[in-house]
Amino acid sequence: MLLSPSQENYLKAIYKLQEDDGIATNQALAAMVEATPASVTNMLRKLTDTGYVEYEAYQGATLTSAGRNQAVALVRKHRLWEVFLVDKLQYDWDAVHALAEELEHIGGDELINRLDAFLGHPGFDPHGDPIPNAKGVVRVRQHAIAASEASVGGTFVVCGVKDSSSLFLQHLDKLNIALGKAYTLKECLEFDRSAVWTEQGGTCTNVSNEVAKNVLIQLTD
Amino acid sequence: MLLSPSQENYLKAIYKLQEDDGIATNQALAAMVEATPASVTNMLRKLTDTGYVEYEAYQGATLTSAGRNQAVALVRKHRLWEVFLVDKLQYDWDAVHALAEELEHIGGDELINRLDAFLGHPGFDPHGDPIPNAKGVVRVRQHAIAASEASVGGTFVVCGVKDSSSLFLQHLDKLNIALGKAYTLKECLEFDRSAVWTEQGGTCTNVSNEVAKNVLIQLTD
DNA sequence: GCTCAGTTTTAGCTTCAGCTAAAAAAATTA
DNA sequence: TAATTTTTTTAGCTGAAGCTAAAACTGAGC
Repeated sequence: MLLSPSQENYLKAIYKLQEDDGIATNQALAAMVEATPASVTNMLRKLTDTGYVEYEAYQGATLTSAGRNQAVALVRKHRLWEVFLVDKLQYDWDAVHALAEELEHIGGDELINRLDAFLGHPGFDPHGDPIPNAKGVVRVRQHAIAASEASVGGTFVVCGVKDSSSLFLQHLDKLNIALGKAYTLKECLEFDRSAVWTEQGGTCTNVSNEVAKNVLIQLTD
Repeated sequence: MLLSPSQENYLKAIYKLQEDDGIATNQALAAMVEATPASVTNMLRKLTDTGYVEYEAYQGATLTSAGRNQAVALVRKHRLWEVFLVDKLQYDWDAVHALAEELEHIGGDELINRLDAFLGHPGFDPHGDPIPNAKGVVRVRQHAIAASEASVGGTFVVCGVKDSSSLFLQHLDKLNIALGKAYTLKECLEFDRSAVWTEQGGTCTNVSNEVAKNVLIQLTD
């Protein structure tokens, strides 16, 4: 069965909500696909009929395995296009989401596998999110925690973000925080729970708790 | 005014028909966009209202300058994506049309100009068709004639095709004819108007008139 | 100038994906 | 438990973009 771009967006939204919250409610879906709850009900019926979604009135939606396959394939396409846009077309990491959202609906496996090969089979997208392989296997990011969980004196490398909004990413740019950078957590200020990170060179950055909660890190030794 | 993919396809179709036949009839348009003449009438009304097309009942359609700009921009996008697919993703030249047809509706000037730069500002697509520049200027192919117009003893380089269908391009592959190759027209056979082309190395190829009519060449001294 | 074949338009219908407003069900609070 | 709030569903509408069938127009041949 062939899916419309709109239907694909619903599958992706259900997938994300299931991953994050365990449950995809009507309202959350509506917010995510930018439609009304009534429209969501309609679409869920359709996707149930075509076998991608399991859905009982008032109970929220779940993906079937066919639906999950579709969703993972879409995530793969989205993230590979993001790599292309950043690595090859030199876009900033905060500017690629909307374009990838369009590009992910184009073509089939052939195109995306060729793109994957052209990009050198990247493991992660520009925001540090893992790229599912051609078989739909998503490598889980090892040992990643929110920077707000680090303890004073600890050293770590930035490996991802929880919030990929343009606003947040641009804020990180301003703080000069980027994927792959290594820091030591110098101190944690009681008053507003903000932290001081120091780079190898000695540069200090003051990081609010709000920011730290949305930065993913890996502790180093 | 923002155009839907469907509307963009109509503009492109009108543009091509105007270029080729001078006039875009309802029926020819219907064939090109794969819809009924009745549907074409509807769409032409809409495009007239939005200022991209000039149209009077029973008189056929013409692009306004705004419409022509859009159409040329689409041709540019289409051809640049074809270059990307062939040069970077190693697609065969007969397999890229349908994908480019989808990709050309994505994003705006920013994306396509970055793609253009990434590809090194190519002048021609994989079929030898010229790529309009960012300002919408289409470089006209100089001195290109159909191979069927060449005279015996003449030498030439293949520089394009009139028919970009997969069927025709695969046929050229089988004959080992490709863009940039140089030949001498050895002889022309009275009986079926087929020709014998010889390569520099001495290899001979028998080319039917039907094929020669659809291959574009430039004569070399 | 009339007739007729071909082309184009009109009228009315279909599907998709959305919408609003009201009804129904579920969850929360008193 | 009862009342109220929140969420979801139903019912019916809208706008794209297509369709068919019938009517209207155009132009070619006699």
